[in-house]
Amino acid sequence: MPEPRGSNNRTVRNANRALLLRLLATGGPASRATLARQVGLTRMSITYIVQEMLAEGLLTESAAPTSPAPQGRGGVRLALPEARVTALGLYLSRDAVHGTVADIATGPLYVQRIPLDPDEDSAGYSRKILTLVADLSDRDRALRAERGLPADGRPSGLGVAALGPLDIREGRILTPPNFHRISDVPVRALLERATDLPIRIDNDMNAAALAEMLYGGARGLRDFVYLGVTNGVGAGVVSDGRLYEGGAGFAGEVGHMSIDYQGPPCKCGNNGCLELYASLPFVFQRYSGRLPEATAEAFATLVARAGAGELEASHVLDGLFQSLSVALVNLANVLDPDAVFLGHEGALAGNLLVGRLERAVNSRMLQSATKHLPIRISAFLDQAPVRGATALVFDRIFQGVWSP
Amino acid sequence: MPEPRGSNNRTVRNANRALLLRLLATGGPASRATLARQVGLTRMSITYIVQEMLAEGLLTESAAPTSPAPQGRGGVRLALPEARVTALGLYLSRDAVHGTVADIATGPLYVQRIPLDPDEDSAGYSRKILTLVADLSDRDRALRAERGLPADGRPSGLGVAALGPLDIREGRILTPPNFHRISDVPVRALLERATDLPIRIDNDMNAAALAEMLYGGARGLRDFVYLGVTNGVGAGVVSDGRLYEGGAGFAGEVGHMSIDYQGPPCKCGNNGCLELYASLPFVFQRYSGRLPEATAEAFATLVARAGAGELEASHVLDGLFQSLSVALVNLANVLDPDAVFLGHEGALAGNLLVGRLERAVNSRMLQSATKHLPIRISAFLDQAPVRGATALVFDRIFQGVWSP
DNA sequence: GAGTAAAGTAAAAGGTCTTTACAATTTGCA
DNA sequence: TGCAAATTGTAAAGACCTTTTACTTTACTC
Repeated sequence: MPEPRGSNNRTVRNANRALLLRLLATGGPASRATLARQVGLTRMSITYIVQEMLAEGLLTESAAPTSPAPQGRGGVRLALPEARVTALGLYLSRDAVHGTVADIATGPLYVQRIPLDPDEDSAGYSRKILTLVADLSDRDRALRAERGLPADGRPSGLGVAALGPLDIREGRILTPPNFHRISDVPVRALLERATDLPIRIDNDMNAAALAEMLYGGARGLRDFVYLGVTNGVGAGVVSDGRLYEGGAGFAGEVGHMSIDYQGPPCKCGNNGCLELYASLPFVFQRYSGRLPEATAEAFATLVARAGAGELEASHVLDGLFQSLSVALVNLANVLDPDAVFLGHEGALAGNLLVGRLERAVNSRMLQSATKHLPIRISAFLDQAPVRGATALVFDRIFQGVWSP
Repeated sequence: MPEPRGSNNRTVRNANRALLLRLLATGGPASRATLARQVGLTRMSITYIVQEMLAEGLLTESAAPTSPAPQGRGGVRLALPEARVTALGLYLSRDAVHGTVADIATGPLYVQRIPLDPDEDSAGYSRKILTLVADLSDRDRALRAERGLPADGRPSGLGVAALGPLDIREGRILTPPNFHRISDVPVRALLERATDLPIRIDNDMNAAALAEMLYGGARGLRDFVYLGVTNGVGAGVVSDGRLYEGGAGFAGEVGHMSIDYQGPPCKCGNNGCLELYASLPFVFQRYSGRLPEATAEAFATLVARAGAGELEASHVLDGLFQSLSVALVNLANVLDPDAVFLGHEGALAGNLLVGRLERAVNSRMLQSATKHLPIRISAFLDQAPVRGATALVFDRIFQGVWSP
């Protein structure tokens, strides 16, 4: 029995503080009494905890009443001061390094992106990562200063959402397919030398799922799947309110789920992988209409053309629809989510395709008789992985593992 | 935010007691000092908790030294008195109702099974369930009396492992395929009228996975998959030491994962489902050699014949091997387990087949370069679901949700 | 304005773990 | 044999959180 540890008083206060932080960050300002009801503690306990957090500058009180008080005194509004708790985020995609400074409640305060050169190599890639992190640190300092916050404040951590496959334990990007000349980048080691913030690295699908869970359309849901369609296809799975991580942090590689065991060989060693049918490169390869590159804009254009009635575009999207629905039925049968969110560039597929997907999946999945599985577009559209990078940090805070 | 609740003192003691119970039940007797080290509390805290549990008769002290003490005083051996904490278990399979009374530490103390008639209907089925539960209650009382335990003792709960599909919330068996004339049995309602024990109903795959995790070959593992091959194919998934339940408790229906999207239609509405290739009925249907029925014994015979060199038997098992390996690669890519346990009747497939499976899966899965995925036979062979029924109860106790 | 409801707090209490210190037990070695 | 060292279990006091009970303050309604 390696893991389970006993609890004590510190465990308790820590967990309760984290819970309060989460309620205020994702649910907006609230009064002590409201919080007490929401977490199931007494008003008095909340008073004590809030007192402590106020002293740390983690909370502000404003006399303004909270909300339509039906009767009675009306509570004191407790809120998180903006830029007091922040996170730095990096999204390492296949064409750029994206950076964010985000507030725990209000979200991104600063975004920046450094595109990769067509022939970028690992060294240049590393350089760009470090440059961006330095920039983010500076901006974080500036953002605090602008608001008159103490100069010794720092971000709570650095979250890195990286395109897979990656070794989560080591924090190393392995060998992304079609990824220029970049491979085997030891991201964690690199960043640990550059900063002393706590670092969490995960793949872009898991990160995006967390963003959706904490700040997006999955708030309040405890079991759902985020499906990202981009250069490949991947999933982030949330079960019972927690990210499904798998043994080695490799879970969710839906792109290499075989949907035809006699299908064409995939370079992963398997046959008929979903990625051979449903990734963006595949879609564009099937499309002869002129489009510059496999970008988000290009995909949006393709969708628009199909919507306008262009036959070939419709055809190509049909193929995407077919294979995605097979994969989603499989996922629904194995994982039994309460909702599916379509994200990454795939979020630009539009309501038409998503509606068809929802109907197809619901008619073919095993539980069709007893439940309806909603399929929706990510609240952040194709920006979910960017939001996800900082969500990796906030999730740690809400779990009480990292301190705000 | 519906779920998260704040913690208080009661939460703490309760969690720590449950942890101790788990250590002693699954790890055997231990001294206070050993327990303290294992859970990370001080010796003094353990002394207090143990004092409380001794007073309740939940623990016994025996002066005998615990283990090879390299130096020093040598601890007092703390153990769980047999039959003090028990669970009743029902495994509802397609050919019988299996019942167990099990001790939290030593396992089954009594097992009984009532076979179904070939033309059994829902009413007869219900009757047999009730008869068996009454028998189990009596035996539990007798087992306590034999050991001189207080007469007011009762089992901690009743666990039901039922063949799916079933509605976990309602505790109702829906319409098992090929299941004689039985359908839509409201098991929970039935049992709630018959007993006032806490009841937990889950499908047989999840139950078996819990047995494997707590008492079987997966002890110490936090992420693994139990794959049951029987009339259908299903999986129980354990992630981060907890059972993956899915939104509606429907997860793990691997049998209806499509492995060929253009394959033959399945009655679930999908095409090319795994169950059409890898379930026992399929295996026997392909086999012309005379075998009486699709039972565990018949499958063992088939495996023996293949081992003895019979060509047709080998061929048939080959087909099973092929489709299982496709499914397992998919599962490995999506769920990233640290091990797979093969159970239900499939556990009788023998080391030969499992060895081949392990090699095939490890060569084709995405993470093949960075990790090795062991595939093993369930520690309980085809008895895992029976053990699972009571494991459903013990798991609740170890989580601190039910009291022992 | 009285009545009612709700929010926030003060003081004391209750429960659980930890700290510090010590006695008891066992081994190893001089 | 005797003593030091290691380890176990416990006692007493203390630290930390939450709860309980009761009270004050604020706001709405009739």
